[in-house]
Amino acid sequence: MTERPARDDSGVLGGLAPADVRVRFPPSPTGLLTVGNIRSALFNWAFARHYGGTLVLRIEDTDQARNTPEALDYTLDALRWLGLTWDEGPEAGGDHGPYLQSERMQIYADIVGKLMVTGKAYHCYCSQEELDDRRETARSAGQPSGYDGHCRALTAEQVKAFLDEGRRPVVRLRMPDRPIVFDDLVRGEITFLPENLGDYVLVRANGYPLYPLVNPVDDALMNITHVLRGEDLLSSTPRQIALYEALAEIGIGSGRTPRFGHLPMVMGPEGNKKLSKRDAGAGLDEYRTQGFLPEGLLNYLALLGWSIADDRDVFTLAEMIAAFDIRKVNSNAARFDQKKCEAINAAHMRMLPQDEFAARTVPFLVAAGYLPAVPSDEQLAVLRAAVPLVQERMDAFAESVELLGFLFAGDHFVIEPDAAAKVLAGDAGTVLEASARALEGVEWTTAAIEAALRASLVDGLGLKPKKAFGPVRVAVSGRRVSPPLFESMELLGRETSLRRIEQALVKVEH
RNA sequence: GGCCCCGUUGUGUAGCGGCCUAGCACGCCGCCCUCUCAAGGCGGUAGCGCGGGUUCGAAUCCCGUCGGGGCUACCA
Repeated sequence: MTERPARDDSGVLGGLAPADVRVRFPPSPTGLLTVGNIRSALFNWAFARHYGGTLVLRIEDTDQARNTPEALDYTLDALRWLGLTWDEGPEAGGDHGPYLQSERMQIYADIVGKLMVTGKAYHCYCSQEELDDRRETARSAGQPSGYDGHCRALTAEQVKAFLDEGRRPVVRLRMPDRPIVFDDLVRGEITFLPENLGDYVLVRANGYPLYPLVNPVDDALMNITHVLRGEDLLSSTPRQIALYEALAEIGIGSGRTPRFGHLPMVMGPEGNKKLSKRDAGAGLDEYRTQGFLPEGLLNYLALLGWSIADDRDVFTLAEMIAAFDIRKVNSNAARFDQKKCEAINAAHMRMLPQDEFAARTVPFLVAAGYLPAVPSDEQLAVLRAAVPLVQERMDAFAESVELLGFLFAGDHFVIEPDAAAKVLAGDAGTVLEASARALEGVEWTTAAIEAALRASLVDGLGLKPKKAFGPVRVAVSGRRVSPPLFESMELLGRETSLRRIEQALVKVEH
């Protein structure tokens, strides 16, 4: 580890001991984690680990319609796969639970009651139509279109009249009549004027608490010190700060408003819009099925808004933890680049110990039917011997099927039609015949195989190496692109190699 | 429309007033290496949105402008 100058973290910690740092990752379990979500989780995780603080996982499942138990399992599984460990939350426990918002309904109800009693919040009886009308009017007049405070001071008679009409009220927070200013850890000081901050809804007419209520309430109750989240939540920050302050005034939570840091948006690869679940490459699952390394994906994601040094972009998570500095996070939106993501992942694959690399290929070869669920020692030996041949030829582990499958294909070996058409044509028969003859009785080692084939095909037939070895490659591996040929043949064994050459010969001659 | 954020090569970034005739990585192009494909090596392509200031000096500071993005729900 290189030595780095001591840094001054007082601007970030604000008098807090590093170990007192508490951050959270609050996914809504919808059954999909996007790379944008993961980038947020990663930065929170790195921030917590850097300071030796606590990462809280809180499940924001107040929207009944969108959440299922399976989705929760999916989310936890995804985070485990990524290695983004949490210190408090589902399965981890902690003193600030429950960590599922659906289990905290009574807490929210109690707090809303207190906000009402103290006048921090009030009932609003406006109908959707009335709201829409006034919003449109304000909008077309070029005025701020937030809630206009219509029901801030209803008389008992007015309330009764609304109730008699059958109206059910929502609960709104009374926003303060002064600017809300905060010092964003990524962007610096940001100011919102009161005329742009309408009283917003905390609780629906049907009694369900909303995100703008539960998120800050839980942050306060869980003693969150730093909130690192996407820039899409930047404009809701003043409202949350107003709620924190209201809570503090009625003695709920630590009384300290957390510091905010708004991370740059991750934009989709196609357009320049916020990455959507529907964008290709947006969901974590794609990377898992392609066989990305969690540390490779995470490394790439870290680059979306942060850099470890001016001349390096491949690093380990341990290095990231040591170097992570929220103040060095860039504030401009970043576009997701699939190619670079693969390149970074490939770099991590090359750094893997050979045994681990081999082990990582197994599930893919099993799924493709090339290996049994429990591979034999012999198969594993072949696999391990093949690793040095393919480790720097893959961007993700799913490619191990194409690259290594032929070693385990046995009787199911087939030659790719396109390769057969392009390479096993013309005078390929001559080449294969000569190859078969040249290999008779040759010691079955890479060097001897190569020497024999070179002597026969290159020196003997006068062929260019590419022309000479192409047909043999296709015959033996079934593909035009393969691991190095002679090494592959040694691994495949004399018998299988020769048999495949003979079979290809038959094929060519027909 | 309103509010907020952002603006360095195609993409991600370094840069925090002179070290910048702007560095690195991915991509792309070429060459080398070479049994294919990679990896590796070498070289190339391409950028400070624009206009004003401030300053001896600006990618770096200020203002304006243009452009992009986000939010604008009784979703999260």
